[in-house]
Amino acid sequence: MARMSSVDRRHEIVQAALRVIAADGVSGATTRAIVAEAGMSLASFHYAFTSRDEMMRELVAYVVESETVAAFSALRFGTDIRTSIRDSLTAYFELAVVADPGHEQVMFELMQYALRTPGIEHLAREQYDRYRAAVSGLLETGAENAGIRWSLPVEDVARLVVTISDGLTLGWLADRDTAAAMRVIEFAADSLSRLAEPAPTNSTVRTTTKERSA
Amino acid sequence: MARMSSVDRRHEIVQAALRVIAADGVSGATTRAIVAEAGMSLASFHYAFTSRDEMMRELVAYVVESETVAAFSALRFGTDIRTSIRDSLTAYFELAVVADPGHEQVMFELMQYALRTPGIEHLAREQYDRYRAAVSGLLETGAENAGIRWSLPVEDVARLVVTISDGLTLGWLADRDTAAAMRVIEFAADSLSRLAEPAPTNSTVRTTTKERSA
DNA sequence: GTCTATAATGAGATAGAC
DNA sequence: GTCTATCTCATTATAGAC
Repeated sequence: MARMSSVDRRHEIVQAALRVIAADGVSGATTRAIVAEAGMSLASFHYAFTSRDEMMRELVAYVVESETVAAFSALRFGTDIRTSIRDSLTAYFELAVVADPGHEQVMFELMQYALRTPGIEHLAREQYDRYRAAVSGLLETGAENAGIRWSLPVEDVARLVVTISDGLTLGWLADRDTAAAMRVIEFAADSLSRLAEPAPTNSTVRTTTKERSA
Repeated sequence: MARMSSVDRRHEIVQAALRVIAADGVSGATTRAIVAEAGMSLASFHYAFTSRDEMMRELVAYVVESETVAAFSALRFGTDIRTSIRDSLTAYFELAVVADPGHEQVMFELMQYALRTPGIEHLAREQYDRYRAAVSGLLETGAENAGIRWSLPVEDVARLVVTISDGLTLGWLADRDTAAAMRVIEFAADSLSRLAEPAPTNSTVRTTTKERSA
């Protein structure tokens, strides 16, 4: 086996561990299963990491770091905010959930692992903060394109979107009822679009009442 | 140790296992931890169950069987459907989530265990079917008391409620932000109450304009 | 029926040669 | 740096006395 830097080796191990977790769950990710997947010896594992726990902490941090809401951002927002929300949720659902159920299941398992593991509970919170921050950005872009503004703080709207996405995903993982999930998306699009209100036009001074930080 | 029937002993083991899982998670529920909690010997465990897997399957089935949405049904629905929804969600959130976070976490873990374990995947679906059935009953009672009817099939409304409850619970478990959760509940009450429409009075013929299938 | 004792397996981690 | 071989411990499960 070719020599490689410690950083690369650690990354290679984390990637192999993620593949094992996707296939067999967190409990199936034993050191032996991981090194078999990575094609290396058990000793190499313990050369790169002092313990399995250390590796798992790095894995969770890596996932939290790299997880983006890619499916959402693939969408271009149009002028109709309801359609934009519906299409974005549908894209998330079809691309991130239905097309790859294992991935979302792994996200939930890792969140619970983080909540259960002393010292990394904060990573569960960070995972959600990142989701919400990503969704907030999309909601602001969507509002701009549609010429509306949100009647609630955008962070609150983002939390609603993430709440619905989580519930939608869990429910579908349980019963795989895609048609029912689409009806949930229609309801969500109806409800969320009611939080939009016409934005002041550009010809008016928009920062009169609420100064914005540059 | 007093002798007891096999059924009682199995039940006692399952109860002890649930306590261990609440404290340490599914992975912490080793046979040793369980028998220590139950105050019996390892051999007694294997007299009652042939294997740990068999016990876990019975445990999941027991939870699915006995899980009710108790917090919801503690509520009496008033005449205002929005208030009823808000109070019910708040009661669920405060009584079942905040007051006992471990319980809901265990529910999620057991669902994932079921999804991962060959032969009991159907229990995850049953778990959700039971939630939705219980919520459906409450929604029908609430509609009757408020003099409204749901503009969607009540099963669809129930799915929406469960979707939001799941998302609400997961989000709170991650960041413990109770104030933000309450804002989600307000939004849910607004959105769900829009699915209510005035029920025909008993003196009018209710199927004149919109024929319903019996 | 319940116990003590132990077999059998698989886990994480380490020693030491190369 | 990487390997083989091994250690130590915890796990599930079973055997056999009472």
